[in-house]
Amino acid sequence: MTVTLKDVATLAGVSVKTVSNVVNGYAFVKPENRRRVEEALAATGYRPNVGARNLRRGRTGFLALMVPELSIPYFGELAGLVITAAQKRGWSVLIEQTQGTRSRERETLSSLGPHLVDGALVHPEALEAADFPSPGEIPLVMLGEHAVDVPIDHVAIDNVLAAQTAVSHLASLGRTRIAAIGRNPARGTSSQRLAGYRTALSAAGLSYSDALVAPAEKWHRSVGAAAMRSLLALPSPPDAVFCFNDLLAIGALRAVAELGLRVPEDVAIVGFDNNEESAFSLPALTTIAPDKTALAEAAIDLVHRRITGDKALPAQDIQTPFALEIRESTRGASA
Amino acid sequence: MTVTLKDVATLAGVSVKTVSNVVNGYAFVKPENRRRVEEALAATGYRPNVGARNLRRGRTGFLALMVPELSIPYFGELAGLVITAAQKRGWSVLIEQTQGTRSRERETLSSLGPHLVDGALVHPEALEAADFPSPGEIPLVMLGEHAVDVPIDHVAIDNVLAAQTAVSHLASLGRTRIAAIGRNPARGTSSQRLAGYRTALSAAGLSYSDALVAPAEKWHRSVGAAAMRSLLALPSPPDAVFCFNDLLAIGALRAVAELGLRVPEDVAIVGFDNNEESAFSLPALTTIAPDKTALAEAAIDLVHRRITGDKALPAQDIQTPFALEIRESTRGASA
DNA sequence: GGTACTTTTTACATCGTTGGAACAACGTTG
DNA sequence: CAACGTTGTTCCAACGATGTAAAAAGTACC
Repeated sequence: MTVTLKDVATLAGVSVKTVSNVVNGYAFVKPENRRRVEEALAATGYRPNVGARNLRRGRTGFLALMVPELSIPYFGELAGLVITAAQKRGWSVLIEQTQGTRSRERETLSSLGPHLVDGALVHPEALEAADFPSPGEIPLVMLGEHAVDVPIDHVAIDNVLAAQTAVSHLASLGRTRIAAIGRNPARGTSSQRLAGYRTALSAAGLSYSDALVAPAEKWHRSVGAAAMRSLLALPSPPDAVFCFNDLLAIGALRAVAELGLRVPEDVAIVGFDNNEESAFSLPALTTIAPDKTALAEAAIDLVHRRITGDKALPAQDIQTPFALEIRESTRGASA
Repeated sequence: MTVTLKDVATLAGVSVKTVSNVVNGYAFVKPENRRRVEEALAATGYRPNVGARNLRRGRTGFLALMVPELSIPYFGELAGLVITAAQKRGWSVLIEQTQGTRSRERETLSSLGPHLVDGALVHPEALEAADFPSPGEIPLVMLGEHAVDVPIDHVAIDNVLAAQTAVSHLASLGRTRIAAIGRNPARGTSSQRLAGYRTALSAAGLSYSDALVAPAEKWHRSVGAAAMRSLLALPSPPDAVFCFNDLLAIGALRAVAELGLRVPEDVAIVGFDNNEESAFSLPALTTIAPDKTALAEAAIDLVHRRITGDKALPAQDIQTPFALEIRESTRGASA
């Protein structure tokens, strides 16, 4: 039932290649023939067989995007932006979910043959340097996390500086017992945000205490709530908390409310990611807002550059901007 | 650099076809040869060229999923589940975003050639019957919305019944001025939920009033907040609101809080979709919880059945289960 | 050893497309 | 008008895999 170049060629009375030339915008086709081919194309409703074309061209027209889970708002938002940015360049995006486990991440990475996709954007959570494929495979761009010592393109915000900005904001409000939620030694992001936290503390003349840093294996809302409960149960509980992402912060908000305390009067809270929902929580969440659009576009840009040319370019490390979005959870409700 | 069947064949000292046979699990291969081929496969790290294989087989191994926007939590969650379900059947999923506009939906639908994907799951928002491609194209399964008079497979919950359940719940709490947010004549989902709303009202002996039904073009949080504000400004404001999705409800919660009123004491609120965030809002949101996993799996099941065989099967209409999830926004906080 | 049958392997064509070379038609130029 | 460059078209091979059918190798039986 499907129409091929051959069918179009027969109808137009020219060779297959001439039709191919018209389809691909080759300049030297007699106007008369071009017209007839175009008519035949329209009449038959021809659509190129992408698979065959790519087999011939050695390109697939697909990019892979590897993320932990689409149901996590940050990744849902990011994936949406990546798809939009990729589409502008003529790519379709294939999404792979890893649940953030190292084994699934490795598996996914190694399954990305050069035949399946032209390149991949990966947002690792647990990968280690050794897991990366030998260079020379398909172009890879890492998002958000920096696995050390891997010479691979990388796009992210400055996590350390962003965390520092968030915590400095809390200190500037006069808070002195500033806690953190989200420690997880297995995740590079966690270490970076922790580093920023410590820097900001010492810059503000506050001392660091292990007791105020709550671990969180998964950065989910329920984990944030549990962590907050245990922080509030301390002999001298915190008067501010920096959560390593918005989900943890949303959970923390709930834990505070359940104990009958107020945000920000009793505890000020800052999140990280600026999920859409965070502008509508009660109170609305102060948070670090990475420029996700810039992130997505920079990543697509990089992978595009790798694929078309510059194979030899040394690995890039691009930082995209962020901003501190101050809302009710630290500022208080505006009258 | 990439390894083809030919390379493996040379190494193993057999023909290309024998290697192909081993790869595809053909029964009649001498154990000795099978062993040698398997060794060669392992040694070379052979990976089939998906494009070539599919060109030959006439299948692509891809499914398309068309949704309005991944950044909307419901679609992020759904997409995640669809990808997982598809993966179990060996499909990769390509995501297309339409922003919910009719033009982008039509465009997307018509670009889904049979060469690009084996089938598609579409979640239309604005499409009309006329926009659907002639049957005989690729298998299509519609999610969530029922464009009338199109003989296409369809999976959704019973929207009318679900809405009715939600509103009956409000009535059972003794609320008498029950409003609704989300009217949008262009969207089938809206009409269905409105129908359920009206049914429940009359079942409870309550009268319907146009003034209590707030329109909402986009079902986003900010729209819900605005709609709620205008409802609360009525001469006799509602004591309960049924929002057509959770985002509207989250917005409504905020509007109520900003006016210094309490949920559920002053206004009880019910949402629809059971987004993950809704279990953590303050107060937590009572909502209709569709079984999204069942939805995703039923859809994949259907498209799978269409692709492998049953072309002639009449269009299916499958209803997946839902439940009313009662939380603080109607029940009140548990002591 | 020959026949008939089964198992195993191979050669070849093919999927739909595009790159390259060969070829044809054309107008220009000397 | 022969030689030439430019334009336009066609033919053929190739991308990497698999289906088909035929060839080759075994096996069983008389």
